[in-house]
Amino acid sequence: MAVQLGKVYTPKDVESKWYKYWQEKGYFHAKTGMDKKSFVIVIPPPNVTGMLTMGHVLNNTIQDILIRHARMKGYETLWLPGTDHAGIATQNVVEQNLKKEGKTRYNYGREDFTALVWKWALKHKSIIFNQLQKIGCSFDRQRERFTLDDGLSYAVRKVFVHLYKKGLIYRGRRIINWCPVSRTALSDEEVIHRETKGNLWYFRYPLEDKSGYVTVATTRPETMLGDTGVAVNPKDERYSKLVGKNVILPIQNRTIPIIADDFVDPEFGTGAVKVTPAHDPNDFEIGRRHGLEQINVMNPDGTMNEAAGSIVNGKDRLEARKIVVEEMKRLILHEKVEDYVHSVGYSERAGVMIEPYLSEQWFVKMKPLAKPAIKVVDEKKIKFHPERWHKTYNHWMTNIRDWCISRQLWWGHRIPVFYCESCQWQDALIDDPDKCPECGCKVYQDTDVLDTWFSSWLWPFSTMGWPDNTEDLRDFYPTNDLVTAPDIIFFWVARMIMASLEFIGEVPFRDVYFTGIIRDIQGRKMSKSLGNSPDPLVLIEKYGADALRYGIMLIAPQGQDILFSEERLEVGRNFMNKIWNASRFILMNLDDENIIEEKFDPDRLNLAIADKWILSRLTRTIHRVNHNLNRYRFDEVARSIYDFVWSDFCDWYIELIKERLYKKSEVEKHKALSVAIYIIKSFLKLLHPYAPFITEEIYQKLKSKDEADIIVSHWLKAESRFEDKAIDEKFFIIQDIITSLRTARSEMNIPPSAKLRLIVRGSDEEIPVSLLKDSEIYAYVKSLVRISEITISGDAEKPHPSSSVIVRGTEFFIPLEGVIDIEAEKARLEKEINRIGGLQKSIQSKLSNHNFITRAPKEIVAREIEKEKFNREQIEKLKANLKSLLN
RNA sequence: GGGCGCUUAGCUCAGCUGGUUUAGAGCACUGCCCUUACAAGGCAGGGGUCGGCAGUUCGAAUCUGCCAGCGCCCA
Repeated sequence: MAVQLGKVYTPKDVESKWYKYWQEKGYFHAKTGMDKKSFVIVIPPPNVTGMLTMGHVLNNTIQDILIRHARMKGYETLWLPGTDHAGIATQNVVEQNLKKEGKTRYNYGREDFTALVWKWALKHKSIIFNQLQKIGCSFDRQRERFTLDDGLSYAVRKVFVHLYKKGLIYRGRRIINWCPVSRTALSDEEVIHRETKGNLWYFRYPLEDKSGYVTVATTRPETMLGDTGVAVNPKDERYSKLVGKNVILPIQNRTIPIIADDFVDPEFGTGAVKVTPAHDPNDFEIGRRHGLEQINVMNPDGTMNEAAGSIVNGKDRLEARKIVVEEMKRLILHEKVEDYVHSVGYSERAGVMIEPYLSEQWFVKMKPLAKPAIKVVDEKKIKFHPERWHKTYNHWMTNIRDWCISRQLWWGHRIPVFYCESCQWQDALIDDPDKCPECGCKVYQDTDVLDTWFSSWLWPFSTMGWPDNTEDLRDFYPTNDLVTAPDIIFFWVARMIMASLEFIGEVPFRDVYFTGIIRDIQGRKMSKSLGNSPDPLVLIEKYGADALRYGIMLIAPQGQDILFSEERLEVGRNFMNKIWNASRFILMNLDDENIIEEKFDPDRLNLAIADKWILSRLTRTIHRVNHNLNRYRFDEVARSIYDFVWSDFCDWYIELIKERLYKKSEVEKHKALSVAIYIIKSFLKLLHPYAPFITEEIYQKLKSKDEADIIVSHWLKAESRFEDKAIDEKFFIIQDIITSLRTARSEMNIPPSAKLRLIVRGSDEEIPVSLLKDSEIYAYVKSLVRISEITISGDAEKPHPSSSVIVRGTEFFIPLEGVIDIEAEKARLEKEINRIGGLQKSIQSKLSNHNFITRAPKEIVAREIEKEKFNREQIEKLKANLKSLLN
């Protein structure tokens, strides 16, 4: 009759089964037009570049927790999944693969190459979804989106045209960040600055009038070939006489002016700087102010061009650097070189040094968009968790710079700007034009594509069908929560807020939860090259998806980076196994399956103390879980459940009811099982968002026929009728008695199997005595301490020899004829006297402090006085026992 | 240079509005136990004075200031 379960939980058997079941039941699918309130999360779309990382596991587990919790709370839930085409990254991966065959994208041409990337993207999309489903993500795949889908592409185009017409998108010749490997412009956010060891070269530029020279310092000698001026600070007296004169640029033999500009820092180098307007953003500005020429000396691939002169033409920039230095030495214009640590920009994707590069690109004016976006966060219409990210956000938003959105790539949304082949006409259009509306000539489209984030910033609403006025938008927008890593706060979060306000007029989400970044146990970022990034699927294979999810949530403190190591998942696995076995134990004892069909009604059962206590503890746990879920403290939630299940339920409750299950009446057994099943079902519900599979598996065995599957069962409210402070207090003392006696046994080296007698000396007014007069509590102590019989009396003689224990003023004696180790007992008692003596010391120092007595609240003082008295009596008793031991 | 965060047991972290905390958990460690749910387990134990200094307070791991170390972001 009783249900049999395996001794060890094996996740593999159950995970795929339940995922499929839930899908078939349609639980993941959100319906429009429902009366219920909705709860919506839109997934941060993983890139279709490769596989999932531990960061994705963390991120998507949190989203699934939020979604499952909301679903159980009765919301119409939508978790909208999808993927991102990830322009540079994906094109890069495919190009790297071509490189292995000795080919480049140019061998294929735009169309064929893009087809190759599509193939790659589709393949990885399916890998990614397979992985996410293995984790248990309960998202609505009927609504799956990809940033290059027709609808989303249309939204991109619509937005571009809108901003273009509004004058917020413009084309400009500017210094941008250029990646010579991907041969494209990048936005400021895609450049990572790293302290890099380099050199500072000092070069002499001879004055035109041959009266001497000016020494300039530079970290990038090769750029001197494009110098069109030398600048000094106008307040710098050292150079005031030189301003207005010219120098001869060495190697190039070009005459360039010495100018004065406030930007120059007199402290840097010699106080005179070379100005290269085409290769440095600051120099660009200086050059503009003084009308200096802009000479581009570099090709898009990072080699030097003709303008750089014959000695370096065609050579790579770093090779050119060496040549320039040698040449300056040869010309005896090289003054000195110093070691120099400076900040160098690297491409986020390709990892190579970027070049500040003058070119024509498309930009978005950000200031007007930023203003309302700052406001909504300031006004808490969007809340960040942890809150401190608000500051980071504000700082970036108030200093926002224009966004370079054009990319010289093939993979992505093509810029919808058209130019006339013969006249000056150009325009951004929703629909492709046949001919120039001005002159009727042929038109062509801009060849560049848009920054990936130009589609991602629309993600929350473009995925719901915007710009059409869809049912999804009506029912599910704005969304509720966004879960993301903080490293894309500027790339993505900030821009989504701006986009949503601009195009929809509402915030895109209300709460943003920033996860930590997963590192290895040594604190290093996970990366492919270090090989410290585990494959989530391997971990699932080894530990189970539930253990992975639960384990990672347990070690993920809010707002802190997460140090991950595989061993830390063992906690999760062990916990799942513990739950499995506790449930298994109850099921093993369940010979009357009617209990499962009965409604749990505590009012009609005459509950035992242990029953009331575990229900009270459960209530406390529900409180904690709900409280901590509300404030996004996912680690705390995991911990609360863990403590309740392991410490309260398994260590105490199950142990206490064993007696009732084995020996007592059918009524008692039935009652204990009813409570146990109720408790298990309750904590399974609490745990379900964290560990969906095992909880459904066990719940199915414990639920009545007319109860819903756990995934759609009702979330728990803390029921105040179960809260029982008096029982909690009582039980705390019972635990104290049992633990103290066990400690004495253990320290006396009494074999765990030995059954002992127990003599209790104390009056009825003493709490432990009054408790033990209760036959139920009497039985608990007997069974958990392994006592054969208990004698209670106010004037009981202490048996000799015996071990003595004092709990709450009551003395407990364990007769130990023949077994006692006098020395061990003596040491025990002395240790205890010392411990309490220590407590006394700190209490007495408080009490002897007049200020404490007069200024501290009365209750606090009273409590201290009581503690002091209690401890004093305790010590007296211990000393008496110690003395009698020595006699 | 500006901003943010962290520093509590050997390791990884809790400790919410300062007082039942001479500070908790997991892992690791020690002893006993394969006791019919679980050795991925049970019972018991050892171990930290809360980065440093100063201050506020009757009372500080908790609040304030300064300093140091580490990390991240921005320039």
